[in-house]
Amino acid sequence: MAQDIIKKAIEYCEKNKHRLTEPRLLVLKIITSSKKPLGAYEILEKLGQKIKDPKPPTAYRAIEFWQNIGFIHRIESISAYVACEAGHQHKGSQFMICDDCGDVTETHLCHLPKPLKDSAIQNTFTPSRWNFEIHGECAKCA
Amino acid sequence: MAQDIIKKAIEYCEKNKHRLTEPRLLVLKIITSSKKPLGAYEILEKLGQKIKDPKPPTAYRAIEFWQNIGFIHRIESISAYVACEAGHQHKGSQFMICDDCGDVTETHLCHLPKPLKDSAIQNTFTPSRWNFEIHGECAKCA
DNA sequence: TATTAAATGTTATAATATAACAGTTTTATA
DNA sequence: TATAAAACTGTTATATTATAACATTTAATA
Repeated sequence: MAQDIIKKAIEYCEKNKHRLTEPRLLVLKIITSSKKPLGAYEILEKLGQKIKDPKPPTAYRAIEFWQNIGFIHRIESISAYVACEAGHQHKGSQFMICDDCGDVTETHLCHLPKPLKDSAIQNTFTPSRWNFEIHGECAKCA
Repeated sequence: MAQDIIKKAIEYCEKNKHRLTEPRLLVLKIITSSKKPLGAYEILEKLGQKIKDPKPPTAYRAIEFWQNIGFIHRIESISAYVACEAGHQHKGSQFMICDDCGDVTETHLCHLPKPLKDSAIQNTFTPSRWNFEIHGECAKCA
């Protein structure tokens, strides 16, 4: 699973002439191999197990890089980052976040749900990207 | 408009035996009278024009108070706060945020859109609250 | 009025994120 | 292939957002 994403990322970089540097690769590996969303400083700490004394910008730059091309998402309501399970580029992300155990499930809606789209159109607003975050309780914790 | 919200807030506090203290009232007034979402430290600064040298917890506590009872929302993707236009308590908020001018429009969907609800049910996840944030370009800026 | 609960004031600090600039590596091009 | 330009990293410093902890005050209620 994590391997698939890495593979796609390598292909993506080759195809689009982006550099797959060491901090980038390590950060992607760290995020894809985590079961839970990681905070930037958790990522930074894990990065420190691979390279010597990395500083915040090193982590943030790599995070931003992958985020821009859709390989990872930021879950705004918890300031944390996850790999995109879909492994494809899309404009929006949708998460269900269990407030008990912290588990996050990404669902794959590649288009805005109709009522939201309709209200956007009514307001003549042109959506470019979106994030939907649903908090609650997962099946295991219920 | 801002007055209506204040009025409702006063009623709400009386009815539910919450104290309508000075920092709470001032913070609500600050947020309701702003056309744009305000950051916590912007709120704090404006609060400083009314009371002497307030500290961050004073602003954050008032923000949290109103947020808990649904009078204001936090827009996660920009770390900013707005008054709830609906003036009613609801579990979710939906915003369209113009990345050009910073204008925010709240739309009033009181229920989860069906595709999202369906995928929540499939995953046997029980939603308690949600935030949908759509970034893009508003009519004025287009 | 004594007791408790709710809220505030204050100090300090935690957690998250970015600006700025020097240096390096890669790529493109003369 | 030398050179310039672009992309990226390393590093220092600092900005921004948020909360912990504890003393004090205010209001409700026994």
